[in-house]
Amino acid sequence: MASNPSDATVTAWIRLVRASRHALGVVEADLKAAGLPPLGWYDVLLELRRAEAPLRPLEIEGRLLLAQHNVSRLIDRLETAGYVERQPCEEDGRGQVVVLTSAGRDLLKRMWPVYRTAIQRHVGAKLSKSQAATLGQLLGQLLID
Amino acid sequence: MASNPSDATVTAWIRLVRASRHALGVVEADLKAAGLPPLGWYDVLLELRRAEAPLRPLEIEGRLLLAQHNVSRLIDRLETAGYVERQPCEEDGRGQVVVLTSAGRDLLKRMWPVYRTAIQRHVGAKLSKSQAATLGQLLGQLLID
DNA sequence: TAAGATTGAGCCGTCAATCTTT
DNA sequence: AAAGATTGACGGCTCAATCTTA
Repeated sequence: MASNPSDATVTAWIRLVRASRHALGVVEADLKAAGLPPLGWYDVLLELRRAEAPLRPLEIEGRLLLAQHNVSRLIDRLETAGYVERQPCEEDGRGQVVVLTSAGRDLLKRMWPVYRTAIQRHVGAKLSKSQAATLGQLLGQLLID
Repeated sequence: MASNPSDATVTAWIRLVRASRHALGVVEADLKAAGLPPLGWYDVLLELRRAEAPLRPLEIEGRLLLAQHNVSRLIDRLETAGYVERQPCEEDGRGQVVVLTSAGRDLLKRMWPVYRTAIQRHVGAKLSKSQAATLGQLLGQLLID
């Protein structure tokens, strides 16, 4: 029956919710303990650096699976802190572009060692390499609609 | 090196964050579309019904991995809505017990068909039975400290 | 009319402080 | 002092409404 998940599915669901909550909690705690901003900030700055060009809020929204108004407020905070700047978009008068500042690049460099260590401690250390690959593959399937 | 996660670990981490955010978002949306309260309410009511007895806030906290103050406010909302009642704890004067009301039992019955269908649609349908079992097992490993 | 983006109001989670009982 | 639980203040997210430009 299409509407009745198997026990295995229900277990996977429950553990997805708990494991992600737990892992996000401990990684965020490690960042905070190091005096660093939350993960969401890193995500935005990393996308900007990866793009090697300014991004429109709309593009950030799509890459991070965030709602438009949340991106708007996240950029507010990043701009207030000096890690990004907003500039008018030349191609589309309605839009803007978000530019990574040098302070933003510097923050990325300071956050990565802490973030990397936290990922290894709370995820990598608990799985073999092949298990990590399998987990990534299965979670990837959940992202396909 | 202990602080350097493998590429497979980093991929698993990123997909854990995205897949859980995505799956939680769509399941919550299905509940909301059916005019039902959020998942957190279901979690608390289900623990109370499973226990077949009143639970202390402390016990709910442990089972759901929530912070104490969040449990306190979640119970506030559930009590205001009439799904649980707070009663003084006879064994420990500092504590309380949370009792499931008949309206709470009824809400569980109304939520489960919608919740079940959402889990199947957004998780079960995307994995084979053995994949679901593997995913559950791997996520379980992340919960062990 | 629709799309990109922002804003005000309200809800929920977080932090630190507090209260009561042990 | 410590544990169970709550509270006030505040930050972030969500909803609906709004503004500007296409």
